[in-house]
Amino acid sequence: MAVDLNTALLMFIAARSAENRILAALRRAGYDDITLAQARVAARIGPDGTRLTDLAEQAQVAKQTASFLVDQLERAGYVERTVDPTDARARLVRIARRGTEALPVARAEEARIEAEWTEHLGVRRMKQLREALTLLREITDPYRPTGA
Amino acid sequence: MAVDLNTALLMFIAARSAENRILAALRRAGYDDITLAQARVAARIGPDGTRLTDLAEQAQVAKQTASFLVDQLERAGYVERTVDPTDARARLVRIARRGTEALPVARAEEARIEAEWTEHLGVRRMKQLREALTLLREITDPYRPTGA
DNA sequence: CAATATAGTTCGAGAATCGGACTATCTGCA
DNA sequence: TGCAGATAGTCCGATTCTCGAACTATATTG
Repeated sequence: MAVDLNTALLMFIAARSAENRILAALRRAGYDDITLAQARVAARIGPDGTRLTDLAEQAQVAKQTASFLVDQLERAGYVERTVDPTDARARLVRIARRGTEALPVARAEEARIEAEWTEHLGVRRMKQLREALTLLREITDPYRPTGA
Repeated sequence: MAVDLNTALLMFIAARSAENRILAALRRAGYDDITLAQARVAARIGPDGTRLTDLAEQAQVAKQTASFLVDQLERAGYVERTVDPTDARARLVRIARRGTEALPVARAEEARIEAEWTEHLGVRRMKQLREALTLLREITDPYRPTGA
């Protein structure tokens, strides 16, 4: 109902705009078999692979949901499951061939968005924005890797 | 895969944290029959009621989805559909009894979140943050009511 | 080595989402 | 005025997303 929007909603609007644009860019480039939910999980995969449980935690979905989405991504060739040498129970989800190909497209759109935002806000304000958001992460990101 | 997170993702993290907290506060207060998707739609209802199409647009879901969610909200007593005196095709979705009761709970949690954020960032940075986000809305919010 | 915890999966159900087609109403223009 | 096209909303059907619960396999801890 708010006329003057709260800060979180303002963030949501901008974040979703970016999300939509990246997804649209992927689709334009032919990666049209990926969904938003899948992309949200895929975006959390680290360069050396990430455990399913960690993906679920970071994407804030249940393990089963993450598993389901990784299934889709795997079938489409974006990711693969590999063994985790440090724990036989665990498996590492890694970016596979098709994911590697799609990545630059997403990255490029990301860069374009950041550039446009910087253009609109000015370098100084953009820097302040990132600074504030990064600081805010300390109290809003339950996952936030501590150093490591 | 990003190690250094992009701006949009930083926003997403903070925004979702707020969303989760507000929903949790509602549940604690006994409003445990509302879902996230429903709340996102409900949060867009203006003081004088809002058309379904507008809700759909703002929440970025299809009309059918908005309709479906409003159905749930209506059945639970949070909102009601009333006629739009200016257009017989349209109906205004308004906050109903239960919605009116729940609203202060959500608002209070919202205020608490903003206060905590301000505490963490400092007044100055928080103000800069809101300023940047508001400005950003000009290029990221396709809906953005122009003045009116 | 037994007890407990953790990683991941499977099963089943419910929630959310959309494309397409449809009715009712409104608007613009000949 | 009256009709063609746009718009508000709904219904139907299919797909995707989501989670709770229960389960297997491996790790950890005392």
